[in-house]
Amino acid sequence: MRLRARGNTGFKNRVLDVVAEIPQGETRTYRQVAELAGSPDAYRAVGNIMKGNRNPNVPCHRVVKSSGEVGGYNAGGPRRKREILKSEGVLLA
DNA sequence: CGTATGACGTGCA
DNA sequence: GTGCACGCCATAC
Repeated sequence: MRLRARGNTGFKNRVLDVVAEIPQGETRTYRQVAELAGSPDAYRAVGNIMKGNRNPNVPCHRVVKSSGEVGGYNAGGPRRKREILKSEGVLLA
């Protein structure tokens, strides 16, 4: 895996895969996820995908903004996301 | 096929 | 430190 070069619509699938590989206790910025997914400038699409994504295998709550903010969350609101991160042992800004 | 939307990022006032 | 505006990519309708 990991072949699909840019241009393939597999971006979404890639983002989910990358996020699913994020170790517990660690956080990645939308920028990093987009870059690992193959499009360092598609952080916009990343957030959009996470929003529409509902996969429990994808710890989207581990994806935060580059500013250090947790960003947003769909299942419970940003407040819930922050709580989860704290529960994982993540030091929030 | 074209338009609208977005869980972002950066810059400037 | 805060607020507003623009730009970027991909998805969904």
